[in-house]
Amino acid sequence: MFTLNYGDRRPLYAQITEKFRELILTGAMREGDKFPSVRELAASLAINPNTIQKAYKELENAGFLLSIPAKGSFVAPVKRVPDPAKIQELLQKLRSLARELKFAGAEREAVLAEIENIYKEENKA
Amino acid sequence: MFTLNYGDRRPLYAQITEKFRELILTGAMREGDKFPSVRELAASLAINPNTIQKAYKELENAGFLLSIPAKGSFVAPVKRVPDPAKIQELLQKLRSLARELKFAGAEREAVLAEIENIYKEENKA
Amino acid sequence: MFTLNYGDRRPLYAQITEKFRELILTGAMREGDKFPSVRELAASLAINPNTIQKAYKELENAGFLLSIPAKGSFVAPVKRVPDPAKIQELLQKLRSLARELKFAGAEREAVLAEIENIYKEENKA
Amino acid sequence: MFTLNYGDRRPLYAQITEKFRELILTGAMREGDKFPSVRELAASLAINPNTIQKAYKELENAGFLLSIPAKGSFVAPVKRVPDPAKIQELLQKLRSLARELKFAGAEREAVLAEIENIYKEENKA
DNA sequence: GTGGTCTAGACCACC
DNA sequence: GTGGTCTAGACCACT
Repeated sequence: MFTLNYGDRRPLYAQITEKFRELILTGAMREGDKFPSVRELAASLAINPNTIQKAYKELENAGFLLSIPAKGSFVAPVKRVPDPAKIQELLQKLRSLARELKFAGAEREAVLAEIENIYKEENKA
Repeated sequence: MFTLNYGDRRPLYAQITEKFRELILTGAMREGDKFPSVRELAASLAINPNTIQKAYKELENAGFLLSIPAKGSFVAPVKRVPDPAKIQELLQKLRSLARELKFAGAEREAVLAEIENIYKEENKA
Repeated sequence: MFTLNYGDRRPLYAQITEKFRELILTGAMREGDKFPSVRELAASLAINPNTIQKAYKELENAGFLLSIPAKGSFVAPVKRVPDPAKIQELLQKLRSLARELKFAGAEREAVLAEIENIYKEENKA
Repeated sequence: MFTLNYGDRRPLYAQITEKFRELILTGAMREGDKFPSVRELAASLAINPNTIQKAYKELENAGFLLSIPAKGSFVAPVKRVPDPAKIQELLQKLRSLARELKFAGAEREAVLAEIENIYKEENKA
């Protein structure tokens, strides 16, 4: 399904959380889709099931995952609420990132194109 | 000079490293400028000098700082080599961030404008 | 595993860094091999764990070590990129060293033979 | 005459010592040649005369410099005594350096050529 | 006074 | 048990 990056500083569960977040945000997983079972995913990533459990718990808290006992875990209905405070925080990160890109030698046009692409993505059926 | 955020999950030395990185990338500090001395900054931030030392060492490894024992620490001459691998890594982060922004409800134009602004910044005298 | 030289003017952590660097460059340690744990090596060398930490951090920055919290430290996948600037720097050192050897009375053939030997070394399985 | 490298980890006096050592070993300075005066060199390098003093003292101890009060400092007669122990030590360094060169991607032939060049150098009148 | 090294010891998150 | 962070405090070499 995806692979873990051990070079990444972040804990494994955080990486897993983020991967699913992305799958949902990009529309690859949609409302009602089933998450892989904890044991299944643990086996496939060759890590401890506890770690998956923790990731799923986080996703549930963040409102992306809906756990139905004896059934499994499913993608929760997305509720897209504009959040100005969050936007400001993200824009701050964006500025840092843009400066890093500029420093690393990335072309202005290439960077802008990436943004355009994201906004062109359809993530609803 | 700046303040530490103890709520932040990142280590103190990483916060310090990042602050100086930004000061340099934004052009607020330039080649040859003197960093505060290890002890001075430690006192001003009310933390242990070793922590500053660690931050400075990281900056030095990253090529932003040149430390001269018995003299002080200075902004190193920048050698800006386009680094395709680094750019790809950063673009990956950019895509994630852009999706988050889109999800949080940020306007496409606002996001693009931020990028434009960064690329308009002058970091030369 | 190896011993420290307290007479040496270089810091302990630098000696440790260098030892591992050599083990890797000579092929004695290979990609994926496990480094001794921080505490273990500290005990075995009778020094403070922090010093080992520092050495490992340097190796990690240099791309030789990959440390995975709660797992251990491993020889990182080697990415061998020819680096002209580095080569020039090393050749400069080589010239100095060769002059010293000549001055000390080393035979030209003996010196050349050492180089040949290194280039004959296999560091692949 | 030469320039100091503040990026170099070694103390300034050690760099100065080494520079003169090289000038003598390469034959650029020969027996009886006069060293620049302490104050003169200090001014030209923009550093403290004490630092030059220390460097000269080291050169004197190593037998490269002969200080004649009220006259100045001169290149001492070189006494080239083959020193097997020293040679072994240097060869050890040579091996490390050769491995680094190999790793950095230097060609075997280029490395050998450097050695040949040194041995072709004339350093006596 | 400057950067740098090292120790001892505590504490944390992760697996 | 693993790596990682931080403190407190000592000591060193260099300028």
